[in-house]
Amino acid sequence: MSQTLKAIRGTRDLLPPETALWNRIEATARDVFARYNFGEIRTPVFEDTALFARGVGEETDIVSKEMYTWEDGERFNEQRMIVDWESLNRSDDPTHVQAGRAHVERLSPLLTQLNAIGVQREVTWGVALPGQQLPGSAPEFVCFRPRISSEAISALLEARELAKSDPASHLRQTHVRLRLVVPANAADNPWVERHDVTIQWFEGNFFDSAQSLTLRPENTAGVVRAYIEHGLGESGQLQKLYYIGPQFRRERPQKGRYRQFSQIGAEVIGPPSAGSESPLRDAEILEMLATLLDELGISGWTLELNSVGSSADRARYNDALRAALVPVVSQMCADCQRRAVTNPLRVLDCKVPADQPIIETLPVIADSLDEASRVHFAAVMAALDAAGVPYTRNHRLVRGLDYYTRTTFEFTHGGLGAQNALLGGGRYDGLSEMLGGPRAPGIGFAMGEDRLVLTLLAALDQNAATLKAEAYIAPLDEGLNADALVLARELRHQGLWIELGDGGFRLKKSFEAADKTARHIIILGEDELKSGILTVKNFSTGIQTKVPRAELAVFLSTPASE
RNA sequence: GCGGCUAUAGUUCAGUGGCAGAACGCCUGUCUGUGGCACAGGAUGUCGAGGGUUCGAUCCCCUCUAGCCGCCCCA
Repeated sequence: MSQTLKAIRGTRDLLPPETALWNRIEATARDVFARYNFGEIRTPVFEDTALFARGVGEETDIVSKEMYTWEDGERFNEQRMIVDWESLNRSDDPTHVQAGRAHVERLSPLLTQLNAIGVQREVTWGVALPGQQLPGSAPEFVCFRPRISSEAISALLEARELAKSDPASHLRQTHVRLRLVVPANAADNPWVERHDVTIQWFEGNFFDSAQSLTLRPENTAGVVRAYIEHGLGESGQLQKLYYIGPQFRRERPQKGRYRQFSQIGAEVIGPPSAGSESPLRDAEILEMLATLLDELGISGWTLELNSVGSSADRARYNDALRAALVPVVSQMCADCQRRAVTNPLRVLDCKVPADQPIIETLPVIADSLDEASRVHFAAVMAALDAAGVPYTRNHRLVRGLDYYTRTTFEFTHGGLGAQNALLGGGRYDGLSEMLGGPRAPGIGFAMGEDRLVLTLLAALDQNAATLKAEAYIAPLDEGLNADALVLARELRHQGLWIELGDGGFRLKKSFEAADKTARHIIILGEDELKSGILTVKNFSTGIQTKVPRAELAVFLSTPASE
């Protein structure tokens, strides 16, 4: 069991019958998008890391700690191996992982130092190769030489030589990992903070990278990149694009939150002359989303709406907020005190009940909007009112990504726990320019498909099991198997959904299997084969009928037969 | 990344420091071309992985891994 491979953390398999629900959701989304004249775009699942750093924002959590990034096209570089081993020496806080690169020749002094502080007994280390395992650690590494110092160094040097001499070797990806396990009772050990175990990783990389690549953590940046790259703005037309596909973020998994997750999203983007900046576009998207959720069968959604204005507005608001927080922040929770310094906007998200009255007294961003943003937002709301799309203004709705401007929104649904947002989005008037493209205002959203499925499953509760084949063909003897296949072929060519049994089964077993997977059972014995009159039994009515072979397809697909 | 809870049959879960349990599901028979019901029988597990304590560990201790919940943040 310990040897079997499993889906890695935060990823999962989607199996029938749940996949049917996924397909239904996607089909409904495609149908709605088509009616609103959106076309599908498929962008690569990985892009240049710089795209996300610039587009999503260097300072966001997504970019700073949640991306799957790797160095592509690495080359061996001896110089680069000599880096930063000193960071271990000046470690003030031993509980933090030391992210550094080790020169292989320096591992020996490192070990000496570790011996000096009394951890030699527990040091395990070695060269790790992709696809192999270091005991009790990251699954992709193996420990060649546990608990042996000089031999481990030899192994490292050997691996380095191999990598140099064979550029195609998988050793090109060799990393050195050193794992230190400090005994729990080493109270006076400077590496131990608690009476517990501290683990430190020391990682070295033999290679220079030609390019840094990242699995997409969201799709808007990729869509805008494609818009720029293909000069879609040159058409002068508004681009209305939707996508459905996997995204990747390295977060702690929870229900409705996975490391590979699927988003359904859409973007409206184009030159201002095409009307891309019009509040009508905002309203159209929101009205479309209301339609989509309704058609998906989501009831009880809430649309929360806000405007964060231009980036200048937001900066002004940030200052106002910071100023307003100064006199009151000391009465707030610890998180808020931290946020007040690092990211005042996040104070608005605080869920601590005691803080709510204070938050209510803080300035709202609506008061910091310039005239243009104010007019824009009013027009969006007027259009929604006219269309009868219900919404609530939420002054605290401030989206996390850097590129949002003006309209921001979120559709939420109860019953998702802490992950109550079904979808979120907003306007990003400056994103194209941030990525070096032409001026191309846009607005878009992304819907968490995994959460949508959860919501729908909770609503459906059962009954996804109505998906059954039209008929199950039960040959009565193994000698009739070939004839059964011929019959199945006939019916399937006529468009029927057919399951094929096996003549090796006893009839009782055929019935049991058939009842689980199909609405009818067709019995194929010698008599039926000779006469061309088949025995068909309907499971819901229990009625058994003799049907001529030529009429089978009609009989099976006629509702009256049920 | 932090904190809490959890991990036992295909599934949902009981349970005990001394040979591993139930329900459902699965298989077989009663029933040689008629299921759903009933009855009788049967199979299934490295008790998540590794180490420790012990004469003996699925149970106690440590570590790792994974899931769930909360935080951070977000879809």
